[in-house]
Amino acid sequence: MHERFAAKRPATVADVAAAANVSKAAAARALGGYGSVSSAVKLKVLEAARRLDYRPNELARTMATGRSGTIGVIIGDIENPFFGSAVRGLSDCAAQSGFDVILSNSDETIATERAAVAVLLAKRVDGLIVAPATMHDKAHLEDARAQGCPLVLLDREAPGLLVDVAIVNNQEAARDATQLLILADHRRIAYVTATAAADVSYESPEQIALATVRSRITGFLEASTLAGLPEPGRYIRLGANNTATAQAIIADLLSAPDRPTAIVASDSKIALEVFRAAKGLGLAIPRQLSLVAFDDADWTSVVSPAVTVVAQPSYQLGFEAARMLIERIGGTRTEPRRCILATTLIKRESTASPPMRGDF
Amino acid sequence: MHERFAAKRPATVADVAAAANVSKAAAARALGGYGSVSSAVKLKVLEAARRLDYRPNELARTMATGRSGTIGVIIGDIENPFFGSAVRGLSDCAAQSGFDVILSNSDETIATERAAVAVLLAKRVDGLIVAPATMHDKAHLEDARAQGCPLVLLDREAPGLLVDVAIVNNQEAARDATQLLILADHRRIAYVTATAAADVSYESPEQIALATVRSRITGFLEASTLAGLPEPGRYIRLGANNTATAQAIIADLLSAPDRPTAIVASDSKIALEVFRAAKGLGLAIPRQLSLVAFDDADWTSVVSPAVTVVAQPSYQLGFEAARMLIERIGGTRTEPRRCILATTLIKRESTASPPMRGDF
DNA sequence: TTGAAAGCGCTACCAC
DNA sequence: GTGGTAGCGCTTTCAA
Repeated sequence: MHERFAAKRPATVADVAAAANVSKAAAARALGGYGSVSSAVKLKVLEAARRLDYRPNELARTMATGRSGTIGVIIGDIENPFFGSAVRGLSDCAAQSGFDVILSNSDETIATERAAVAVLLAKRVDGLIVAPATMHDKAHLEDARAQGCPLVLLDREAPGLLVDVAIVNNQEAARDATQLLILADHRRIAYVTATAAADVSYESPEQIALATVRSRITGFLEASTLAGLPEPGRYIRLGANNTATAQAIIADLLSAPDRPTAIVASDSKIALEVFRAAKGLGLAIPRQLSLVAFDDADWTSVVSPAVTVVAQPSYQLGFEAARMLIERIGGTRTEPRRCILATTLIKRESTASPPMRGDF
Repeated sequence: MHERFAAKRPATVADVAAAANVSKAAAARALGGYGSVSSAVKLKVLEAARRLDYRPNELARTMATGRSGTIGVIIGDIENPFFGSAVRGLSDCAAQSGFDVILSNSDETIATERAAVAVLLAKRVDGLIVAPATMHDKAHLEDARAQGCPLVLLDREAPGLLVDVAIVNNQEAARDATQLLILADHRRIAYVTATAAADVSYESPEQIALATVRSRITGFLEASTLAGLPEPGRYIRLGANNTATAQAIIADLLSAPDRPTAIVASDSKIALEVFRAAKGLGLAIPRQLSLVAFDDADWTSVVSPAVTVVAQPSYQLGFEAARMLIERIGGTRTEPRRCILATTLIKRESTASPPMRGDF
């Protein structure tokens, strides 16, 4: 351990050039693999580089070229399996094209999201993938574009923002899921979702700032209305953002006298709490309570009964978002595209007809 | 939409200086908040900056100062909930100190890991957090340090690498879990783990390149040997890296005539497959098969029976790793530290005594 | 307090 | 094919 000054100054192009007895420009060309160099020079330079353990400084390269080889990603929460998988997808796609990913959590908070955009822009990422926390506040996204930074929206649209998006058809997915329940004769169907909301009860679409949530509720209401269900919005519950509030909301819902006979859970975490609550209250699924959940979380196919789910192609969503972004970075200036991936309604064992027919 | 050239060149310090009628140096000082500037100048500069929508270029700043405000993170797979949570923890900690996180997946592959280190070093990250894919190949980690880049190991040690680590005591955790089973009179206990291996059967510790896996197997064997179990290694199965192989391994294990009466699953994904297999084979848990799993995945407490688990503090692991790293970046040159966090054995319903006593 | 100028490490342009 | 040189946008001496 006598190497107290282990951290010696890394070798630069200039060092290599000197060691190889060529000009800086020649060395740079040999090292960077551009322009033209005689093979003799190239050999000398590469040899010197190896000897000096030369590593290019990406930063300097970025400053000179304007390209960083990095894409910035802003999502709500990496702990959410949906985003975990989406990030994996976009990382894989980015890696294939030689891009790195710099990741930020917005905590579904607009202030944090705004700050993250600023930082990533300052770091001169080549492009941005964002799952916006709200569809309203989009000035920061607009000026990313204004600064010439390509942008792709992931999972969530922001109406009026003319950029590429990778999404699913949430309205249709929610409608189909609800219809499955309606076809089984359910007439009291609840919809439980996480989303920032002043109150847990539902008033109107304007109340909802998250594009996905709004679309799903629209789909849910569409199916309900079509089937002539009375007051279709009365069983919609917002704000199930964490375990505790989700539990409270579900308990409240299930202990009411005219409790719903079926629940649509807007994500797997909520579904888990429905499962737990049903167990606790002694309600048998699906005999006394039907359940359909968004996201095909790994556990849903293993529990008894296995949960009927709306599977979302989260990995592909991320992958496609990255693909579109990288294409943009490549320079193609075309119309904004909407990549809409299909969801799959996987029928399993958690849905059946309600216990008492002719209830009304 | 007449702004076809929306992407106009962003304002620089020079632009601001010109607009404010001061020198570049003065503007830079006002903007960067260092050195000394008269409040008159400061005001003019800040006003001009606002008018021109000036945003500092972090890259240029990094080139000049040598600090990037970014830490690089290399993990096996962000889709793994354990890492998802760890990344969340380290992101949160990093954000608190104003650092950004640039994330790479190694796919548990040494070549990819090596490449990732090179890239992150080239991007001049201020420090590195790595969950090394193997304890053997550590040259790339060593020369990160040699280049003066602080390094912290996450979840997995690499013997001989004298750097900070944030880990749990896997050996102890596995020993305790195994002993729980032994105390319940199990004598045929299997250990199923994911890890790169030529063969699924276990020969010796040297075969295992992943620090965590090796420690856990050591703990498992320790408890087994202590209890005088015959051939304690015979039910160890390696290579359960994905759903398909995990299923095959478990099916093989459970359909043998002298099948184990208990299984220790090395992660929640494997536990899920054990659950699935037991269901498929008609084996009742815990009556006919006991199960203990590493990682307190959300579903483990909801299924019937609820799964006994070794809970790992994954979020904290990430958080502490980042904390130590940032301290290092701060400059404190001290001895390498080992941050060892406690696991918790959570007893639930998936463990009981084996069906037939006096079996041997 | 202020301004001029020298880098940071690389690319890219332009003569030779 | 090769070498000089002017930037990229910022920080940081150093004199004034």
